[in-house]
Amino acid sequence: MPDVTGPSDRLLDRVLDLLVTEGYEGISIRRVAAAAGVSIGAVQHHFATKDALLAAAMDRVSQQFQERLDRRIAPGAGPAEWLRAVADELVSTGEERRPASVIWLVRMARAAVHEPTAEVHRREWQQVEDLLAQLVAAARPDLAEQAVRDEATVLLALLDGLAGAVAVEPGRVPAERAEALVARHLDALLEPVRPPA
Amino acid sequence: MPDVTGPSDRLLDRVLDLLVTEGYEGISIRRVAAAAGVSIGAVQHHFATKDALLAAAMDRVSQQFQERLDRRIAPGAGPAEWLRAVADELVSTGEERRPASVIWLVRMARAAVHEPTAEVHRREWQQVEDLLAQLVAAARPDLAEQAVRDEATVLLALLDGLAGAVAVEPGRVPAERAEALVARHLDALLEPVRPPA
Amino acid sequence: MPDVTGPSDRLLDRVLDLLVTEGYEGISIRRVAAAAGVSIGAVQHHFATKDALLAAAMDRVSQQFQERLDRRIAPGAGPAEWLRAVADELVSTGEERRPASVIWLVRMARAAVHEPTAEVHRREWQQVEDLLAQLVAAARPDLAEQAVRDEATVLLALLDGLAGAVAVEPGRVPAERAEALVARHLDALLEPVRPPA
Amino acid sequence: MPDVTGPSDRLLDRVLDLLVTEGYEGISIRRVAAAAGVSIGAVQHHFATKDALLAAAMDRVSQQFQERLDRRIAPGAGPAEWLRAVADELVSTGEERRPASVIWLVRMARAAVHEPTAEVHRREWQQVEDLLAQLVAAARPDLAEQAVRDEATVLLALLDGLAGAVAVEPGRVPAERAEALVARHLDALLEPVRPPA
DNA sequence: AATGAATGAGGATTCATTCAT
DNA sequence: GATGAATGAATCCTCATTCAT
Repeated sequence: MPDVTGPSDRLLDRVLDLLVTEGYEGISIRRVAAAAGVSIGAVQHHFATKDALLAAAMDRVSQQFQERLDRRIAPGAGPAEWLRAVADELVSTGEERRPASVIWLVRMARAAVHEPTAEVHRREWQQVEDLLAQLVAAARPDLAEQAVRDEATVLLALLDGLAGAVAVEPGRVPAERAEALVARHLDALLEPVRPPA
Repeated sequence: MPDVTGPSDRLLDRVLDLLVTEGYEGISIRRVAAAAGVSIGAVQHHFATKDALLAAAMDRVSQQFQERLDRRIAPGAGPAEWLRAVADELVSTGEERRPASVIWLVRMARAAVHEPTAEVHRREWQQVEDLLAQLVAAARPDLAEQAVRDEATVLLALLDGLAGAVAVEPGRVPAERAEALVARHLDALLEPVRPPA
Repeated sequence: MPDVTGPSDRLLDRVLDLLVTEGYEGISIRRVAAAAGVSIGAVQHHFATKDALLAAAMDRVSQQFQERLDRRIAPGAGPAEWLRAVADELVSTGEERRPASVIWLVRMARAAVHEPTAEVHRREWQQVEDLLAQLVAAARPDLAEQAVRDEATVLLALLDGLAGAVAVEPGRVPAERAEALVARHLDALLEPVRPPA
Repeated sequence: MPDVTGPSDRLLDRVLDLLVTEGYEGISIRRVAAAAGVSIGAVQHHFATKDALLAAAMDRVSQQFQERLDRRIAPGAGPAEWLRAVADELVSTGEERRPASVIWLVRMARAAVHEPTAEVHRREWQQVEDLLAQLVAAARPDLAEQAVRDEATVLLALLDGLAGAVAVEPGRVPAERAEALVARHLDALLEPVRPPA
């Protein structure tokens, strides 16, 4: 697969850079142009309005997230391994993955006050929960459908909460600790307490 | 005690209103002044800079949060009841409490890119975790210190994640469902599976 | 004579400080109040308007200048000594006297575009020229009235030019060099070349 | 050569107009825009910041001054004639040349409190003194190097002082009188008293 | 005598956008 | 496809001033 990314993608990556370092209010056509080393007009040639630029940036985040997820789901792995891989992707531990966490935080806050962003966010998060539910169901065939749903929802909320904490409060929740807590949670989920034989 | 709040508090409440409806980028001295029905100069007379205004607004959020927490912690209640009350306060279910959740989302996203906000957030969240740990320790004297810490961290992350989901994705996670999931989690935490006698 | 200076003089001195460090556009009621450690209202209590404040500051400069001049003119000294003393006062060499030079520069630029300031400046500079002419006449009784006037005007212009140069271009015109040049000029003026007997 | 000056030069000329009539504190983007009949944004399109605008205006003054000087220095003239021409240009007598003098006063006052302006001023004035010294050396080959320097420094200071006096105190120092005094000074410099044969 | 609240104008600057090239 | 000129609104902030206390 050729890694040919057009000039638009270059711009969008600069948008995401700014999003991570300055937050949503740090985005402006000027700054994006400056960060990309092109003229203001050039940016507007590719994205007619600022809203279009931001919408495209959000789409790019979704796409990158999906790609990372696909890459983690190795074919042939059992549901338990998949679950651990997906969970690991979601908490995004590791310094080099902080940008992803920050973008999620920014995007979620935006979704809370901007309906178009909220729609994208809802669609995506529903898909993630569906994936988690599917994996939980496969790993724990003993669970009823509602119990599976509950586990998926709780797991996603926990991962969200931990990812945010790691990004903003690395003192209270270091990345390794978040990983360990996730592992602990998944251990309990995947190998429930069994009454002694 | 009379509910007489100075003109400053009036302004701060308008800031929080705007924060909930427009997000962080919706805050401007102009809009705050307009929302409060005073002149721009009046706003700047009370808060010299926009940063000072926002910092004061964040402080007010913290203070209101603390007050709500104090009100929930009925004297004489056992640690289990306290824990449920605090957890309920944190997920902030109920339509009338959506503002609180949105403000937390906005503030957390801001903290991710603005160090002063991050400092306040960290201090506060550490206190909340400490409170949760204290209650867990009291309710589950059998747990070791590290286990207590882990439960507190996981619980806080879960509550954070659920609160955000309820605020942004009421379709996927309705308020009542979040409440039930929290209850389920606390049930498991407070009444652990016991091997049959 | 009691050195009791009222609170007004304290304020005016702060105005002059600001004038030296920030220039004319650096003066504002707020800054003066801050520099003096009093409230804005307090400043306005003493000086109703900003113009009044600046006018008073200009007056204070004139008064201080006059006092310094008076102190230099020792009774009993001959006209030549007086002349040298007055000239020295005017070029204001020495680091601790740079403020005086800067204030003169600022005031003169202001006079060029602000008639009220110009009037004060003209009155004062006329008096200085008169004083110089009087001293030249006493020191050089051989000179005709017009020649005395010319010498006084040239001397004052030279002193002005040197004072400004020392204040702004200490590299090109160090204070000692300005002093020497003034001395050279006065030497030529006071002891003109005489044909050999 | 056509006198086609870009829109930037048009703006700079309006800046200089304002500088002469209102002084440094009379300059504002708004006023410059109004004086030039363009929008505020247009001014800032050409000059990103107010400082850049003022710096460009100072450069324009320097350039115009240099051009006037070049025009005055007729090729083929002797050093004495050059000296008189340059001196005349510097005192800027004549009503139509008052603007130049006022701008120099304003610029010098600014230089006293604003280092970047001071640097430009120093460089320029050093060049002027160098030119004067060069001309004096050519006209008076009998003078030692130090004596030439002294004469140049004194001459420049005198011209500065007279130019300011003419601009601010036309009553005390009318333009014609300044001209005459300069001529007198140059006469003495160029044709020194010679001992009778 | 002094303070603090409040106002409204004006300060520079940033912004998204339109248009001609 | 890309650029630069230009605009007008909006940004935060500083300012001088008035008024009630």
